[in-house]
Amino acid sequence: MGQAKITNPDRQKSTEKTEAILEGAMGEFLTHGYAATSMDRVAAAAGVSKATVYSHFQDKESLFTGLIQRLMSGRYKTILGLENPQLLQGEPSIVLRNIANNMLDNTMNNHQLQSFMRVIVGESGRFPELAQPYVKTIAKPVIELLSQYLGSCSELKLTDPEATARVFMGTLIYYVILQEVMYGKDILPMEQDRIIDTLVGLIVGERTTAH
Amino acid sequence: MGQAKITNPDRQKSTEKTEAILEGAMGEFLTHGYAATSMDRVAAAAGVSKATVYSHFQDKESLFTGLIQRLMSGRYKTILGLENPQLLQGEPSIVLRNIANNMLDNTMNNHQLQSFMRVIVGESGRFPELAQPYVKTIAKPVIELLSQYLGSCSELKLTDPEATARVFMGTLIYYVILQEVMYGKDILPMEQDRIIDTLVGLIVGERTTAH
DNA sequence: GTCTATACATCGATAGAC
DNA sequence: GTCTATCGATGTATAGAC
Repeated sequence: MGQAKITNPDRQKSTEKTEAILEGAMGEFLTHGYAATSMDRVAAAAGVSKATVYSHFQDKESLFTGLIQRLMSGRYKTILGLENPQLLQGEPSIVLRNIANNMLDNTMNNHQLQSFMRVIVGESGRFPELAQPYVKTIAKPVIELLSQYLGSCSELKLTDPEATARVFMGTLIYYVILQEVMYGKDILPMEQDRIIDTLVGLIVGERTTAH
Repeated sequence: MGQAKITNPDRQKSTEKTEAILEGAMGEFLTHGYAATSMDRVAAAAGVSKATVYSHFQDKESLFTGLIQRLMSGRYKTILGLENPQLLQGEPSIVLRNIANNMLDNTMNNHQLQSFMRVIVGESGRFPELAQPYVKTIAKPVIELLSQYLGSCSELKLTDPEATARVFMGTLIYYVILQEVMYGKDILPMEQDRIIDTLVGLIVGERTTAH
């Protein structure tokens, strides 16, 4: 609104600081969670003073919720990678395999995303106002798109595409949680391909086809 | 070791206090997480002084880890309810449906267990020494028993019973996480029966049987 | 063993100089 | 707008009386 000068140096500086604070806050909150993160450490990580943090954000809670909402509507919104329409072309078994591989490739080696999962689940009791946007922004669009695709594959003869989409998502997310988030891959090993082969096989309805 | 008197009142008292402290600590840690829980509140919840807490437990961290390990090897060890051998009798479709219903009945209305899930996931980054016993004590036995059962059902012709057990577990756990832990049931509703029907249907290989 | 009282550090948040 | 310095509250942990 109004006559915003393009070369206003103050506004520019303020935006840079805001960005630096959010970047520093992200590192601290994702690593230590909400309660164990201090505003001193956020300020130090951002390279500014604590007073500057408070001049950009009302308090610790609004900095945290603002950051998490920003992450959800930003880099983690399309992390499961279903926005690529080219992914949905070909036989259902190929498409489902590509989607699953895409999801796991984007999550299994993404330690920052795994920290985000820890925080969003761990803080969901104290911040339901963050948990619900997670469902709305991340989980719901993926399940609905998947459900829509499965429903469009009449040759699969699925009785409940929406519930089948839940099976698909649940299998993959729980795999990431158990192997990576909970550090279970050495205790309970399972290859990525076996999960995907089995999941896709169950949905497209194949039984001991080869051999 | 040595001549422990059976009616030693001090030892008895000490055990009672220890129990009270663990009970109070459970309520606080499960509600607020590790960092947001203060030893003052633990002491108050247990009805003892803070010094008494420190005479029974070395510090906050060992109280927390001791409590969580106790919960894992105690009430949450068999929470998914597969210890009942009677559950495994009958047709595979019936057995799988019973197992799934059993799991969801034990978790969907168990708010304390849902708090435990938030804590164990949320603190897994700072306490990997708790996350791994979770996998070993809770997840692994269930997956292995399920995998063993699925492998014994030769009529199902499953190509990979172990991976199929992961699909089963993942679908149900993710359902609990999305609907209850993340408070998503109003945003993305899904009836329990639809999930179970679909999951069991995929595994036993039925397609649009009725109508 | 259990308590009250307290030591000492760190927390979130702000006042005032520049 | 950004800083240093600081406030009051609260944190973990312990000393000393009983």
